This record gives sequence, C-alpha cells and structure tokens, in this order.
Amino acid sequence: MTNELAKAYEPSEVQERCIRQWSDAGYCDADPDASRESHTIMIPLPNVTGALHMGHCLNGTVQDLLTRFRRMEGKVALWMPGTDHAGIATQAIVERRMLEEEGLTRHDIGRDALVDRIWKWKDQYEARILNQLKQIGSSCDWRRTRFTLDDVCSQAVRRTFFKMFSDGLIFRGKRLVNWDPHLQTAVADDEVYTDDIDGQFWTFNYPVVDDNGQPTGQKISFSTTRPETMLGDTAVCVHPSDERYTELVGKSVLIPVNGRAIPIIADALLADKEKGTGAVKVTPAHDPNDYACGLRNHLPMINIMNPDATINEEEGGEFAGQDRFEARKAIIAKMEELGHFEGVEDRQIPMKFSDRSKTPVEPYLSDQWFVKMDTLAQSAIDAVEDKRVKIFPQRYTKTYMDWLGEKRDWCISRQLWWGHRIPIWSRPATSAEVAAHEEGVLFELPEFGNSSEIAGVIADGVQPGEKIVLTCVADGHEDIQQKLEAAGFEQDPDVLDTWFSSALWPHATLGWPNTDQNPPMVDAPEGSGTTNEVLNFFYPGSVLVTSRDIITLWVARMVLAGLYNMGDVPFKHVYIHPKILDGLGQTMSKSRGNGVDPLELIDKYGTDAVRFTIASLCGETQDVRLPVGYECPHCEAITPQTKKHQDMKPMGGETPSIKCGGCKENFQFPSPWFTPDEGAAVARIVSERFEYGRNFCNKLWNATRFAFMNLEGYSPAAINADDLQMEDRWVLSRLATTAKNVTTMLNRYQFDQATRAVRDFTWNEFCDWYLEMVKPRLKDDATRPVAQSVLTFVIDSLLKMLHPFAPFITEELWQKLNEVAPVRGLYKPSAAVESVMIAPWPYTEAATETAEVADTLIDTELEQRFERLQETIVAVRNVRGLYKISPKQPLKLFMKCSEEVAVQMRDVTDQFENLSKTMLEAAGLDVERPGASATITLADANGFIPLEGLIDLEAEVVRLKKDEQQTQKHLTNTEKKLSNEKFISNAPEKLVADVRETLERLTKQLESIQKSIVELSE
RNA sequence: GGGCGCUUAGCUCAGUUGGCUAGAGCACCUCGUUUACACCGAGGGGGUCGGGGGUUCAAGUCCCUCAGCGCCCACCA
Repeated sequence: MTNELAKAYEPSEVQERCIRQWSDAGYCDADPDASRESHTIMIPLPNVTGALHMGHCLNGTVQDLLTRFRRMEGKVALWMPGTDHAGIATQAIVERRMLEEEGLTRHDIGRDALVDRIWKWKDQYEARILNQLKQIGSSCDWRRTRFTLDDVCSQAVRRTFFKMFSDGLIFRGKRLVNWDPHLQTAVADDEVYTDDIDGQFWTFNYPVVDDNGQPTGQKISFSTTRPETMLGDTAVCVHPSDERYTELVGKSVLIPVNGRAIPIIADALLADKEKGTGAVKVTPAHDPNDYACGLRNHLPMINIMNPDATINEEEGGEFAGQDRFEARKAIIAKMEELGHFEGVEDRQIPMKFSDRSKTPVEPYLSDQWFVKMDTLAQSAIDAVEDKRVKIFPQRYTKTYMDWLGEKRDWCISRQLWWGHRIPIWSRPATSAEVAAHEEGVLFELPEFGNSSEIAGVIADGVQPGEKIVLTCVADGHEDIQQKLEAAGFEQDPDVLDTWFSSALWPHATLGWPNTDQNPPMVDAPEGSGTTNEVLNFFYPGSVLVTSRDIITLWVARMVLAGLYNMGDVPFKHVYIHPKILDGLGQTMSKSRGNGVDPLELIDKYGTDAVRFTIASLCGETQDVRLPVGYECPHCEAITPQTKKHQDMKPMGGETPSIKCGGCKENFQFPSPWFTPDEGAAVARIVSERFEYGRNFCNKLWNATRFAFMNLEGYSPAAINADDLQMEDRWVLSRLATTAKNVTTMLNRYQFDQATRAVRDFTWNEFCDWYLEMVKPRLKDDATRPVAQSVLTFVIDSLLKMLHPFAPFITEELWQKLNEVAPVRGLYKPSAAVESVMIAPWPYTEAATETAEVADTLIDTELEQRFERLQETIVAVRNVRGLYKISPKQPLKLFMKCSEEVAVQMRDVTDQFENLSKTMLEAAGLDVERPGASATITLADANGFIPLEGLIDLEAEVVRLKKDEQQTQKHLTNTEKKLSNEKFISNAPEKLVADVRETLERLTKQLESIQKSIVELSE
C-alpha cells in the first residue's frame, strides 16, 4: 500500500532531518518586516561552559513553544540565542584544569595568556551548549547568536559604563566583601553557601586600662569563633542597657597580643545581652556586622590580612605571614600564655564557603566599584507598578518589588581576569588638580578628548590621604587609552560583575548603542544598512521566560538597564516557570546524584515526548516533582531512586550496587560519593514520567497512520455542509472549541492546561470516538469522500496545534500528509504549505479559511446530544463488562424516552451497532421494559437490555440496589438543599432552577430503578 | 526573624470569581491479539481534599489557628 506509515515513530532520525531542513529553509530566521508584528524572546543566557540540564530543558521548551506558536500566528518571531561568559565560573574551571594538568596558576602565565586560554575553552564549549539547545528543537535565529564578551555586547557594556560614569552613577567605595582567598577574588552573596561545621567557641578577656595605658585590674570577657581577627579589633561592644558593663563604657581595653588600646562602646544593634558574656569584640574590617557597627560608631577599620588570607605585615606583628588558621592557633596560645584565655567549647558554627572553590570565604575590606541604585531602582519599580512590565504568575511581583525597594547599591567589580575590564584609568592627582576640581565632581579632560569620549573625577586613593584622578573612557577610543597610558594612567585591574553585561542583554544583542547599522550576524560580521532596524523592530521584547531565583539578580536589572539606555522596558511580560525537583522534593544536581540528563531522556523517549511532558508540568506552581529512577543497564527496568540510594557509600572498599527488580542482576549507578568501577555496568538516571509524552506521541502517530491507510482515493473537493454527519459536526465543534481554549491558555502562559486540553481532544475525543465512528464510512465508497475530507482536516489542524509542543513528530507527519493529501480543507480546499512550522495557527486571522467557519463549527447543543449517545454506549459496555458478556455477543436495546430523544437515538442507531454491538430495537414513550433485562438510567432516558439466558438476574438486582442506594443518597442531599429556605432566597436563581431540575431527574431515575428491582424480583 | 508557596486517590498533579455525586495520568483489578496503536482498547476499584475552629444558604475553594514540607531574603560574637 502506498500510504503506509511505519508502525512506530522513530524519533532520532526524524529529529536530525527536521533540524537540518528547518535550518536550510531559514524558518527560524527573523528579520524586520514593518507589515507584521514582532514577537521577541531573549534566551536566559546559559553559562558558556555549562551542559544542558533539566532547568535549561524546561526553560528552552517553554520559549520554543511560545516562539513557534507566535510564528504560526503570523508574527515575526525572534528567539535570540546566546551565551554568557559567566566570569568566575568559567575562569575557575580553566584555572583548575591548568593546575591539575600542568601545575600552573594564572600568575605563572599572566593575564593575557589566561584570557587567551579561556577564549579557546569558550569556543569549544559554546558550540556544545548551543548544539544541545538545538537538540531540544529550539527554533532560535542562530545567525544572531551573541556572546556577552563579543564585540557587540562589549561595546554596549562600555557605552553603558561611560554613560553611568558621566551621570555620576558610578562610584568607588570601600566595602566588606566575601573574599575567596583561593581564587583571590570577591564573590557575590549568591555565589556563597553556608554550611555548619564543627567549630570552637573560645572565651577570652581583655584587660581594662586607664588613660595612661595602665591596667586598672578590671577585665572584660567575650567569646569568639575567630580569635585571629583580634589583631584587627577596634572596639569592644556591649549593650547600652546591660548593667554589668555600664560603668566600663567609655573606658579602654588593651589587646594583649599586640598591645593596642581600643574603646569599650555601647551599641544596641550589635551587642546581645543574652548571648555569650554579653560583650563582643568589634572587627569592622573582617565581619559584616562589625562593619556596620564600625560605620555607626566611626571606628577605625583595620585590615589584618593579605589577599591570600595570610596575616599582613602592617598589622600582623609576630603573626605576619601566617595563614589565618595557623595564626588562630598561635594567637590562642599567646592569649593563654598571657593569662587571658578563659575557656573553649565545641559547637556547630555556620561557615560561609565560596561556591566555586569550596574554600571558606573571608569577610574582607576592599576597594570596589558601585552603581548608585536609587533612581535606577525606582524606575524599575515604576515600570512594574504601572504595568509596563507584567509578571506571571503575579505573586512574584512582590519578590521583585521588595528587593528593588531596598535600593542597595550594586557592587559591580570582580577581581577576575575573565570579563569586561573596567574602563577606568587612574593616576595620583597633582596638587594643582586637587585645587582645581571639587572632589567627586566630574570634569573634562580636553587634552585627551571631548566630554562624550572621556570624563574625570578626583577621588580618594587606596592609601589614606592620597588623592587620585579617575578617568572613564567611552567605547571605541583606543587612541585615548593609549594617550592616557603614555601619560602615566593605569587601567583598573578589575572586571565587571557578569550581571552587568547580562543586564544589557535585551538591547545589547540587538546592536545597541549602534543605531546606524543592523547588528552583525554570525556569517555577516560587518553589520548592514543605514539604520538599526533590528533594534527598532524587535525592541522591546515580548516575554522573558526564566526561573524565580534570578528575578532580582537579572530580571530587575534588565528592566532598569533597558529603561536607562533605551528609555523603554526590555520586555512586556515575564513568565516565571516552575523548578524541577526530584521525587523527594530536592533540587536536582550532580552533587546529589539525582540529576536527570535531558539528552539521555531524549535518547530514550524522543524529544517530543520530553517536551510534551515538560509542557504538561508548566503552570503557575512553584515547583514540580519528577521522581527519578535507575534504568537497569541489563534489562532497562527502572528502579525508583530513594534517599537510601542517594546516600549509599562504599562499604569496605566495595562500590555500592543495586539489585534490579526486573532481571535481579546487580548494577552500579552514578553518585556524588564514588565513581563506578571501570567497565562496570552503570545505570543511567531517567524518569518514567516521560512515558506520558511518549505514549501520546505514539497515539498521534498511529491515529495518523490509520488515516493514511484510509486515504486511498482521496481527492480534495469542497464539501457541502449538509453532507456532514453528526459525528463530523461533533468532532469539528470539539476541535474548534479545543483550539480556542488552547490559544487562550497559551496567551496566559498556562502550558499545563493547554497541554491537557490538546491531549484530551486528541486521545479521548478524536481517537476514542471519532475514529471509531468513521471506520464503517471509510469502508463504503459512497460515504468515504466526506469522511476523508473531515479526517484530513482534523489531522491537519491537530498537527498545527500540536506543533509548538511536539515539533518533530508533527513536522514528519505533516510532510507525509503533504504527499498523500497535499490539498485539504472543508469548504475551500487549498494546498498546504511545505512545513507545519510555517503553517497558520488554527482559528486565527492567519488561517483565513478556518477563521471564517470557526463559529459555525462550534455547536454546544450538538455536543450535549452527543454526550447522551456516549453515555448510552458506555452504559451498555458497562453492562457487558459487569456480566462478562463477550463483546461479540449482540445485544438488544430498548429506550424509554421522549419522542424528541427517540428521534435522535434512531438517528445514530448505526453507531450503537458499531460501537457496542447493540441493536436499537425500539425507542419512545411507549416502550415497556422487557422481562429479565438489565436497566440503564440516563438523565432523560431509560434503557433496557434483555439478558435472558445471559446473566444471573439476581446479580442484576444486587447491582440495581447499589445504584438505588447511591441515587437515593444524592436525592436526599438535593431535597435537603431545596427545603432550605435560605438557599432558595440567597442562591442565584439559575442555580436553584438547576437543582430543582436535578431533583426531578433523580426522582424519575430512582423510580425506574426501583421498578426494575421489583420486576426482577418477581 | 521577614516573605512567598505547598499539603487533594498508592505516586505525580488538575480543580478559574465559593455552587452538580471532587477529576486526570501512572500504578492496581477484570476482560480483550476487532486489519491505527499492548507506548493499545473496554470496564472497574480507590479520596472524611494535613488537623482544628470560623464566615456563609453553600467551603477542596474565603478567614483564623496548629502541624509538616519547600524556596527566597535577612541574620547567626
């Protein structure tokens, strides 16, 4: 047969072919077109060295779904791809490898060589992650792929920085940062995690001294977990209302280990009477709370450490050069020796670690660059308040607002080599310069360039009392930089926080600040045109799709940066999707051994199955659980993963293994605690949940396969509406209803509901009912043509509607359908487009023909009538099931009902025969119950199936009694409701009428059940 | 400590502004190899909607409270 489709869908080969075809045809390319609307999505830029994980997979699925949907709606849908240089993460990986493989540190090879190595690394891994994105079917405009460190993005970063500097929004300040002594860089709060460790809690005392520095004999005791910071203490603090110490406040104590005198102060915010001795040492340069206390009380801030966390020369004295932990021991010993040690206890203490290097971070005072946030943050608050940006689900608006409301200045400098270098040059200021310019006020440097190229300011230097000239140079002025360097200026060694460039992503990727040319593309590095139409057309974006953990770090900053540079928000909507957790409610990660690799899932279930399942999970909830399991490497049976598996550790040197429930063989598995043995059979981690999508794809494939087998002789012809059978009109009505609902749900970002709606229609209505109902017609030459037309029309619409969810299988089926039925449609058949990807979305303006007929297709009255037919058939099947009557055994059906219903029943008598092998013998008011028959009760009809000789009639009585009981219960409830006067008077009229109708119906049903019981019992 | 969520069938989840006898998928039980599909079809069993209180004619849905879980932010000498 020519129209034969393979028995099962083979995803991998289809996927590969589709990706190639779409790319060749340029369907993913989006270029400005004034006659159409734009739809822009900017990818939440993945880390360039990362590998695709479930989070990316979900994020990408949603964005691609939206992009394909909008493209089919007729919009110019741009999905902009790209990657993030991810500062510290990337540099750390390259440095670690370099150290492991060559024993080299970055200091051995120098800045340029390191950056060079990272670029090479980046080129390799960028290709990998982009390719992985392609594997999930992403219809990005790959020509426009951007990288946060490429020339286009770099220019945007430089321009923004210069603009902010010129607007006085950039300033330099001393701040306590989380210092990673191993990587020798400050790390952001979000790159730090806290762990409880077994630590110790020491108690010491400092002797009180008089004005001459002589001990008064008094002492003050305090406890600490970090004795080494003693060297940097600049006060001892007590609570103002703590009577134990009132008389000591204002006096001084001596730090025994270095002989420095410091004051005893009172500060209610720092000291807590209930904790420890009630007194606490204050080390402003090495502790965040002490830092705040130091600011409040104007305490000196003494830095005692070198960047590698060894004790420094200036303050270290005899401890100088020792590592912080060595110094701790030495200082404890010294204090004990001097008689100021009072005790120590073991306790769990929280310790902060650098996420990247896993070493303890040190709170460290250093010079950093900041962006002033007050007006910028306010603009971003306003944008959400007046709904220029809407966040879905709405509750996340609060997270965004609360964070911005704090208006905390943004520390943008990072002590790294990989990133955008801060475009600031400085040198010591001359006294003439200091005299000429007020500190902190911008001035021009005409000898280097004009005010749009360079700006300067006098600021404090690193050393106390030192004044320096800071200059900022705009993008594209290498000549000025050279002049500056020739004049003794040095560029700041730091680079910018990765989020600084990420914040510009929505407009930087489109070529801003260049308004004279379209941005360069992968194969056209020169740019084009005389104005930047790309930026004009695609900005502002339509929707940002991301996860809730970066609402503050990224979303808020993009909004303020967009407003600042473009004067307009970067996107109109933000959809925050759920996070995927494992079956135990834990975040998936390699370090837990519970991560599912999307590419393995794709390999096992197919991309469409994975996407379809993911879409079914994406609604307004915060997280979704995905129980995972180990796939047996021997027999592929899946063993659910439990906490016990996650915690299994090698016992007695033997690598743990799990016994497969299927084949009883042992297998090893991935775990954070050990590596499987060389050559051992290792299970992969999968989730059975994806069978949901796979089964659906199989269903769709086979429904289409069935259609193909029955399209022999198909010829497109306009059909007459009068030729449509009841089931045709029903399925068309349901199809139209479904399409409308799916569209609405997608517009609301309710992907879970949209998925369910389209699945239910496909499986439970189209396949289970319609296909079964048309089977006889397809065998008959006379009735075949109309059935074929409807069948192809529905499949055509379904493939379109399903394409955003399952792009590959729908494309494959579409192309096969184009071979068998290239021209299709009901009233105005027309040639189908070559790819479903560019086909019009059903029931939209783009789909002119179907739009015209959409409303006439929805027939709720018909849908209701159809439900009665379905109910009748289900009831008959139920009787068969209950009494184990073979499906082959023909039955007779008598329906007692109104003449109106009887007519409808007679109309579909063929379907009773077809779907339940039942002959409708009679229908009408005068139908009487034949003896020895089973009774079925419907809302407005009773059915009788003679069962003489087929069943035990006593069993039927039992069944009916159960039925009677249930109906009675429901009836009682309904009566109770209606006898309540308050219900009658308060409830809406419509509801009361409905309940009355229910009562009437139930009463009749009960009567007929009881009648049957009596008759059967006679 | 502040904020946001969650708790509904064995499991994973739906359940719009309160209003039919609370639904789905998987799992389970029975039957079925009818030429689309066993990744299937037909039928079935299974829930006092976390506990307690309140508002209301009416509560899975609104309010209070208790318990448990998760995430974010802040803090932790």
